Amino acid sequence: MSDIRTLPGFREFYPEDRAVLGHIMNVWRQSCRRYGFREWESPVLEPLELFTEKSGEEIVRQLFNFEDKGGRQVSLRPEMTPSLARMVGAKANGIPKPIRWFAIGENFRYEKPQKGRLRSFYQLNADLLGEAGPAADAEIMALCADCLLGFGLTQKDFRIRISDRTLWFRYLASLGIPESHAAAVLSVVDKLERGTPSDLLTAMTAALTGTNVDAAHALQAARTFAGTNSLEGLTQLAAGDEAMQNRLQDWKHLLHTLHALGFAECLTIDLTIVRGLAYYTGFVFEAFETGGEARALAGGGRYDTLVKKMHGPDLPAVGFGMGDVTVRDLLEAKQLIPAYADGPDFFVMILGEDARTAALNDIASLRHAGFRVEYNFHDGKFPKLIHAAEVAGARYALIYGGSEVAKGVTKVRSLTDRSEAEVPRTDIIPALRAVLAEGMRAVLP
RNA sequence: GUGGUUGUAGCUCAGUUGGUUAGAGCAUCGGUUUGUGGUACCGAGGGUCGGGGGUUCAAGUCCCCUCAAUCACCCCA
Repeated sequence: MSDIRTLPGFREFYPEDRAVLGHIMNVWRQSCRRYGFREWESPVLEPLELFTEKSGEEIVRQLFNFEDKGGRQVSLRPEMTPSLARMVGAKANGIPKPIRWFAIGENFRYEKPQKGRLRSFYQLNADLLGEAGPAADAEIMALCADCLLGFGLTQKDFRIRISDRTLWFRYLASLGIPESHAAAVLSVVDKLERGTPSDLLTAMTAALTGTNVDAAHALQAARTFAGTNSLEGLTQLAAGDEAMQNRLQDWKHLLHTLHALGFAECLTIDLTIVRGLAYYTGFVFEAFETGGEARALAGGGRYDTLVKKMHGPDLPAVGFGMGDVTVRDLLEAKQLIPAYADGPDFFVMILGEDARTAALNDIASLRHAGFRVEYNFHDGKFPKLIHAAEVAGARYALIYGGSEVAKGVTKVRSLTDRSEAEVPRTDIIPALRAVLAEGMRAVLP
């Protein structure tokens, strides 16, 4: 064993593990395609400025960044949204709207590895650009839900908690809190569930310096607002405030669309979600496991100003990300990972070197016809070879011995029920195709 | 970044108050009179006991440091 190990937070995927990752990616890809989304990809290594421009210099301590041999400041991508904004921005005028794009890629973050958070992870990103109305938000949330349902999860297994930064901003404005202070107040809201009352009051006071809003009153109002989890409750709070009432029309549209699409059961209104992401501008949402672990499975929202900020056109956008690590943890806990089966269709047992040439000829034909075929490199006895076929995970063995070759046939043997049938070598491809489709009865007399 | 726990073969683990050359099961590979099955039997490979330093006649075992995993915080695009 080498004493050079993988870097902390990085994973190796042995075939069984890679199959699980492949399954996750397949479900994501299938779900996205069903929504008409097209797959894209971008470089794993990007100029450092691509990320600092969006998120500021503080982000650098969470980046895998370095100077390349050409003296360029570069970084492995921590997310794909800036690359998306750049790509869309460059060709936005020529792409039909709305743009439905998704990507599945490896991302890197330099932080202390923990459960569900590694330094390298695969993430699905799905984004819908060019549509500002709530229909697009609904479409993205629906896709997010279907990406989870595709694994065999039910709407009971997770919740999509929906919040709204726009509504928050309008509510804070109704309290007399200016937009310039709203972001700071929201970061206090984000801590409502965790912080002690005195810490929260201190933080709120700090967030409101420069205004004449009473911190205790604002804190209480924010608590009430965050605790409202029904459209009716929000409507009451919006009474007399036209801006909030207008926004609630978008909420009605959003919820109606999602209900009509069949996602009523997994949705909840939860205004405690504000997400740290400063660039979100409207609806935001997170998908959480409902079980004891309460893992965060996905998150997203509307970011109408980001593409323009990345020097692109003024293009509204909404999207979400879903990582492979927590999804995998959840699927393992729910026993929703399909059994690993990656063996060949046929294991060709070559019994005696005299049969090898004929066997190799057929092996090549079968492979070119699309079958998955293995065979024994070294001559062996029958029990040993049949065992080898089993260990390889083959469904059927094809026996090539002196007697079969002399008769111009091969013997197909089911490794599950041990039945056998002879197949003329001239007829081998259609006969074996039938065996894979219908089982041994296709060739048994 | 701050604390707690853990670290012996590929995996699961044993290893006595410190005492000879660190073991078992599973797994892997080979064999058990050359054409019909995962059993059984025999055998082999595989460990600087996470790494380094210290105490001691003697360290897998005790002490310190370090690395990694993991849990709770901070953070979380």
